[in-house]
Amino acid sequence: MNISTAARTAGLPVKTVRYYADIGLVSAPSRTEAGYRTYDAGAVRKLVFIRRAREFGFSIGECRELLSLYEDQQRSSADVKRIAMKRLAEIAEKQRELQSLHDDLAHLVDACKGDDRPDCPIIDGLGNRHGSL
Amino acid sequence: MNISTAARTAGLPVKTVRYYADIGLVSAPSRTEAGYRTYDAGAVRKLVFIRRAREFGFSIGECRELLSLYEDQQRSSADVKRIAMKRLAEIAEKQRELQSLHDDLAHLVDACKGDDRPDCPIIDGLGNRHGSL
DNA sequence: GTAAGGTTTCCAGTTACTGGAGAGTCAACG
DNA sequence: CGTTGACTCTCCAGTAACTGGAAACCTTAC
Repeated sequence: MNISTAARTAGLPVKTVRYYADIGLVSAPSRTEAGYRTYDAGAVRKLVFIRRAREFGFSIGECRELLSLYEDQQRSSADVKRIAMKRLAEIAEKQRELQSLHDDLAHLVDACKGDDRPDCPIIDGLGNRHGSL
Repeated sequence: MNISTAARTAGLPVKTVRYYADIGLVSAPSRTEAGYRTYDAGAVRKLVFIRRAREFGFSIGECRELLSLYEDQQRSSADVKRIAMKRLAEIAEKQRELQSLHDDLAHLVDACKGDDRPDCPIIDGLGNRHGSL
């Protein structure tokens, strides 16, 4: 599989896939005789995992740590578990915040009539003590 | 309320709060005689809203649009609703992806025994067709 | 009144990409 | 077999969104 197929499958831009190998976040892919990078399903799975982690605010350094959970054969299970638990707690917190953001916008959508009149109840309520903004 | 109190309340660094006013994402705060920025509860609510939106991948430009939903009195309700609905769909998608990330890590945690032995089932399973990575 | 800590502006640096130039490669069509 | 169009390569510069640090000013508390 060449880089554009891998990138499309993983949901990342080609540039970003190259970049992740450049900085050593993923291992350098094998090359064809002509120098083209080649990817297999395992490499793509890693890219998908990284994409999701990045989308939720984990830094490249944190992604490196997450990947090491899988890749470092020397790391003990207890160590793996401890780090993963910490990340799980962070994800749960992100889920709560995402829900708040969702609720704020849903409130806006529900309260607005959706017709062409410019008086939106949310806009009116802006600035009072119950405002979601 | 001075800038450090506002920043702490909103959950943002002081530098970032200044930056958001510099680029016009929020309006320039009033100043004391000495030139210190002063913030009220309304300004802090906007900062919280921006922080949450930023944490979930909305760009500064998109935050600007979201804020305009509240601030632009000329915008029709239908317009408000259309934009907010689009964002809600994006948030729902983000929630699904976050769940996948959560599941991947939970799987790792569950399958590992958590003792000191270095044989982690997830690491063993890396690369097979069911792998979450 | 002076020391500690908060605030100001300004400017440079960082992270994580992202775009573009210029050149090589590949697959297909005529 | 030639060539056209899409894909890939490297390299380097640019962008988005902060982030750190210097030098100077302000405020509060002893």
